[in-house]
Amino acid sequence: MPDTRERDRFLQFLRTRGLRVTQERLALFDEIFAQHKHIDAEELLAAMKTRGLKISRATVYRNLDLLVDCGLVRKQRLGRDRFLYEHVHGGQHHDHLVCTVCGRVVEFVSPGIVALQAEICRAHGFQASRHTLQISGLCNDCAGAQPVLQSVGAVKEGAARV
Amino acid sequence: MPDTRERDRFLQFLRTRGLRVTQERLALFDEIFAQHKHIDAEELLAAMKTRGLKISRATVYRNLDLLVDCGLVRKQRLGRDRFLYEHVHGGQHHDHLVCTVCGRVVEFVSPGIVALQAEICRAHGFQASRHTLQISGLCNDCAGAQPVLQSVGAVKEGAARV
DNA sequence: CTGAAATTTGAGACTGATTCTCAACAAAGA
DNA sequence: TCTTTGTTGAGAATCAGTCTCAAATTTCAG
Repeated sequence: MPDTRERDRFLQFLRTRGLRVTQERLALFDEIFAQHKHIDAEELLAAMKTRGLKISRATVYRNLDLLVDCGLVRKQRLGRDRFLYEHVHGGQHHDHLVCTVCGRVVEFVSPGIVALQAEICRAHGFQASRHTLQISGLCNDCAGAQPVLQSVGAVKEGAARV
Repeated sequence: MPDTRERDRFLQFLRTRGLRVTQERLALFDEIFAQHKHIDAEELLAAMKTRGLKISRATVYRNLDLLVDCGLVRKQRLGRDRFLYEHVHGGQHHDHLVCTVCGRVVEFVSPGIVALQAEICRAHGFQASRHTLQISGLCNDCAGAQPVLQSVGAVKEGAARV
């Protein structure tokens, strides 16, 4: 069980807040740490049902927010209408490239950008608590396959990768 | 009328697409170029009604998308649930600092970050069409006034600047 | 200027993600 | 084990944004 550290952190978080350690919370934790992609609440719910776990939609949403507060999960809109969740491992912050055709999400890390952001915050007397950088466009595959017709926003999100 | 250039561009856009120049489209154009802040569709609708203009919600949404396609308006979620729109003037791309307490939005420009983004795209064979960088945290005023208690997300968005 | 053809509009129904409500249930601790 | 109190589940509610379709408006040929 490689997620022991995170699991402990979650338990710690619950206790210090006087929250209860429920079956559902543990199951949700396990599920999202078993997933290695950006996933939305509905998919998460479905995945858990498939495994025979009983949990309701409301509980999934409620506890995802809890995991976000705890800092173990990141919640973002990556080009879609719904939120996508990803568990945070080591803690290295990364940003995203999102393909507007196939929906593929590529993560990247840029210390340079992080440094510049810090500088900007300093210049504006702004105390940053988080940031999101999202670059959307065409991924390698889709750029090759597509004609260069792209009227902005013409292609609706969420299509499967062709 | 300082927005003549943009207005012409819009008319041009409509004609080359075979779209009609309607009262509602012109009124919406005027309204959003009269606004000098990030504004959502509902506020825009209200502002127009206040001026005695008759226009429906559906039309506002439809034509905002048109203005976005035309490149004259930018549509983004800045920390809120709904989209905020801002008209694009000169064309210089900027990013945003968003205060999680008072909702204040500060714009900034960083050529350095833009350059790094381009580099990242090159490295990943990604053909970017747009990007959004949003830094959220506490603005100068709110950082001073707040106790350091901030449970993430405790303060709901949308409060006016106090 | 006039009428036909075709796009737009408006009112309200609809959608889909997310949140809320509240009675039944399950942790925690004495 | 019993009590207290936070949590869950089912479904209603919410809310931004979209869709439908008849009525209105724009275009343009005549």
